[in-house]
Amino acid sequence: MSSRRQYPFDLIEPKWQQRWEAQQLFRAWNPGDAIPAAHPFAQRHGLSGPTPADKLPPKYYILDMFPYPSGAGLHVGHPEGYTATDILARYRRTRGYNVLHPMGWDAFGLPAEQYAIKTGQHPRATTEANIANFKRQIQSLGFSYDWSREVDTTDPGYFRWTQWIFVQLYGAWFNPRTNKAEPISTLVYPEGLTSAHERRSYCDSKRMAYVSEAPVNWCPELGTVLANEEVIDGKSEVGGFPVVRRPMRQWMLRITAYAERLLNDLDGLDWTHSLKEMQRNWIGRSDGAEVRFALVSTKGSEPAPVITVFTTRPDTLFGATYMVLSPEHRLVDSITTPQQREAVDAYKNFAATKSDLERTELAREKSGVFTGAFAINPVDQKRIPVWIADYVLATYGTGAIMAVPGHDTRDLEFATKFNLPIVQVVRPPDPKADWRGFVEAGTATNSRNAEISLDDLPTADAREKIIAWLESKALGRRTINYKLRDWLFSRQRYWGEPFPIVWRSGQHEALPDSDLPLQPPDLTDFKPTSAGDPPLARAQEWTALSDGALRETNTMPQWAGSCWYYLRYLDARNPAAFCGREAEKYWMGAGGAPLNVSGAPAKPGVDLYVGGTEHAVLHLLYSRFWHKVLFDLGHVSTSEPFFKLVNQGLILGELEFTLFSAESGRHVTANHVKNISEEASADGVRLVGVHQASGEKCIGRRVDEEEIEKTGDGFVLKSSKAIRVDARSFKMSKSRGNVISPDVILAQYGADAFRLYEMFMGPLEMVKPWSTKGVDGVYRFLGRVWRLFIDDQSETEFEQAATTASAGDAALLDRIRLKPDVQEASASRAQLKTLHACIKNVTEDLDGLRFNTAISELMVFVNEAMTWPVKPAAILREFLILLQPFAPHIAEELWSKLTASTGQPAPALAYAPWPVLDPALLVEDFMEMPVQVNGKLRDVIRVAATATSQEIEAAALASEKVKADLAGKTIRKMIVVPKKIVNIAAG
RNA sequence: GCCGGUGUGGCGAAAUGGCAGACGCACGGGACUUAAAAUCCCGGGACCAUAAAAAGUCGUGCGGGUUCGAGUCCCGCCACCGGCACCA
Repeated sequence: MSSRRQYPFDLIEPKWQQRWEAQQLFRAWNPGDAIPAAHPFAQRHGLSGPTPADKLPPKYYILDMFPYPSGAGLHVGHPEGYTATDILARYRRTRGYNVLHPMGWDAFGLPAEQYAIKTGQHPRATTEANIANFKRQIQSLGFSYDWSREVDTTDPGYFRWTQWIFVQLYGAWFNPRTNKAEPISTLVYPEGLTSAHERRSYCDSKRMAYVSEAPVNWCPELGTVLANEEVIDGKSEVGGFPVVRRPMRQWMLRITAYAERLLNDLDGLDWTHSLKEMQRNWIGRSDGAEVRFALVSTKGSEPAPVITVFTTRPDTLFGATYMVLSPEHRLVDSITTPQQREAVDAYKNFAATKSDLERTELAREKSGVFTGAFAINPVDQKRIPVWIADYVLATYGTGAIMAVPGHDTRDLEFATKFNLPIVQVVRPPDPKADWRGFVEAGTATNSRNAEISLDDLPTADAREKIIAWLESKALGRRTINYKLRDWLFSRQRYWGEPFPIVWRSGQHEALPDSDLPLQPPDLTDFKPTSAGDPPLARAQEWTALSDGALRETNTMPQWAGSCWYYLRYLDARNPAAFCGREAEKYWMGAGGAPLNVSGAPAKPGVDLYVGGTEHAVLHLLYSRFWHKVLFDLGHVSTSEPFFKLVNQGLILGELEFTLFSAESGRHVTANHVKNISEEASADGVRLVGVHQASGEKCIGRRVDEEEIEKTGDGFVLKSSKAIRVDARSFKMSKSRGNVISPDVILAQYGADAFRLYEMFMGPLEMVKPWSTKGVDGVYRFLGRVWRLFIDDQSETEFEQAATTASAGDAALLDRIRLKPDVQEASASRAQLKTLHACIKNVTEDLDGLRFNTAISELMVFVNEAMTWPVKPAAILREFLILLQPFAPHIAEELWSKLTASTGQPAPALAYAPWPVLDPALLVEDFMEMPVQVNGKLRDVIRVAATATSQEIEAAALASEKVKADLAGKTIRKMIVVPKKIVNIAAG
């Protein structure tokens, strides 16, 4: 760890942050805004006063996922994404765009409420304090956010519009014919629906926001219900508490109506493959068929009921040897025979009382009972038994399946356990393979009746043929199912948006717009009531209206506010609309005048959205859904909000070495320890595992790097080289004690070094371990930049003055002078080449989001420039423009010194035009070409850049080393790739 | 189990099918210094060889393949990370 300070970042950084703030340097301008003529943006673009959209330069909207302001403050993962976006925002400003780069707070949420329950402190107070701390930390990093657009989801001026959007959802239905949401007034009622009551029920059942009485995920510890997406392995995503199924009256949002569009529109998005796959998996489209199975009638002449199943493998219908209904299926009671009644009731009871957690734990062992009923397989008229089992889910498909144990893993398990028949209807392509449990595509077999034969057809063709047959006989139809469920939108919490809904005589209605925002009541006790009602029910004067109506006491989930915040930024202080039309069109459409400098024109939507993978399904799916509804209803002009999205990789803690010991105390080599996992212990968290051979439990202990050395492909103890240690980095967590606070790094290295290190670690989207030592490298680089410009004599004087003067006096910086090597001298060809190589590489790397290599190119330039006896000022100025996006504070300080020395007025660095590459300067007179023989390097020859292939060949063959290698061989082939390589194939 | 991603020096990493290891960390040597820190310069994949070098051989998780040439493309494995998980 370097102890001597490289340069006075502690004075420079606050100085420039204050100036940027005072000048409103990073204000983004909306169409119609009066831009002050003195503002650097106005000067750069020759604007002043009110400016219409078509006179503004093209927009560039670069968005961070706004944080939840937790009590713990920022961790190093947040600024990773923020730094990347800030670099690009600054870069785009220098490229001439009108850049929108905002920040805000996703501030509703459970922790503040739980803290309130514990301490009695109002969540508002906690939230404000946390926001203040987050804002201080974020601002200390010198990000170029337009703070005039800051949003806070808990601000009534914000959630007024969250509530307004809910009212839009409430007032809309999904028209399957137009495949879009429409005002509820366009709803078409079925014929014969005449009574007002029936019409009302029908209408309510079609709304995009509707009330459901379905079983929900109830978390007793949290005292609230959770969305499916918030339940992981039967436990709450927040806190890891058990979740049970329980029927409750809840608000739901009809996201399933958009399943197809949410799926299809992924194709047009510039997102990573894996992120799209996650969304596709979550939506979970399955193509298949519904098939109708008639039951064998037990009651004489009464028409037998029909059970409809969903299957993705209708081609295996001949192999269906039994059926299974979910225990909750509506026909279970009516089909159960008296002999089986007791067993069925017992099983239903058993299934109903199981929590999701128990269900997951028991998932491996199949269970179920026979109902006593039989159905007829429509293809061969065979009687097959009907069972119930909890491996069939009530909420997917039709809640019933045809079981094909020959070709479905779960059905096979079940059939084996209960001795049900297993028949083959698919031949695997490999004749030696076992057909039992073969679930992939093969060839149909044993699949014929008097009317149809699938035999010898490939699976795909068999499927088509049987579907057509089923449809022709009205025994089934082609259909599609989705895993996606409607979005459970109610929470029994205090710290969230109240629903703009009142209940009158048991019927709900939306509040008029004039009643928004609906503020939550002030409470002192934030727990649910003793009757189990949500905390809002405690405020009786708030819930009970004078006319006898009652307010809805649920609140919206945390995702509500984050579903649309990117739209509020566009027009954050608009009191009359969630977002003005002009602003929306400019920023989300392809707004602005064409760019007259080089650079791409504006694209629709958010140009770049950066954030963590933890939001891959929840936030991003919900946001897309709301956006599409707003689009359908004519409130926004694009069908998707985020056209390009990048996930930053997690930053892990420092590398740790773990030595394992068996319970007997002897050390165990790490590669013999299996099932390594984390376990809580007295002093935090430790690794434990099981010894491969003996089965003993092995306990990990952290060991110091000093005790370790590298051998072969692993690390071993120095003291005992047969003992391997485990080496890995862990996710930062409080319990592990490996959290790095940005504040500590900032105090020691400054914001510029911190920003640089976060980007230099590796590619943005990769998982990377933190290394504080690594910060030294970029910090030293900034020191070299400083010494490239600064006279050390004057800096010594400054240091002396700084120790005696009152600390933190930025005026002292004026004593620091440029070094005499920096001159208004003309640059040599070699110097220009160094600069332009840097321009080329940095520009290309920024366009490709390769920040790590962009920084290394800046280092290459500085390493070279340090050797120049005279440093031409013009070259250094261009270099500072390249440096500014990455390390803005030091760049501004040096820019001000460099431009002051000319006596000329200089443009503001943040808006100075990005250097233009002159490719002619990179052209070489000579080139070095490697010469290979049979792919092995033998020599490097130097030839004129203009040399022909023949000349290069001749030069290669003239090489002594090549000649020596070719001795005794005959040349079979010669490959000359101009400017690249020569390869001689010889034998 | 299914889907996706990633495997390159002691470490973080770089390389439109064309000289593997740019740039940095850590390390070793040197200069400066009374000394240290800081700074500046030099070194560096492994093996073999040697007083030192040159030359040579091997080398991008493993095994095959395509190609004049493969870290990069194709086929088959393995490991790690992430997501989903009785979704019929």
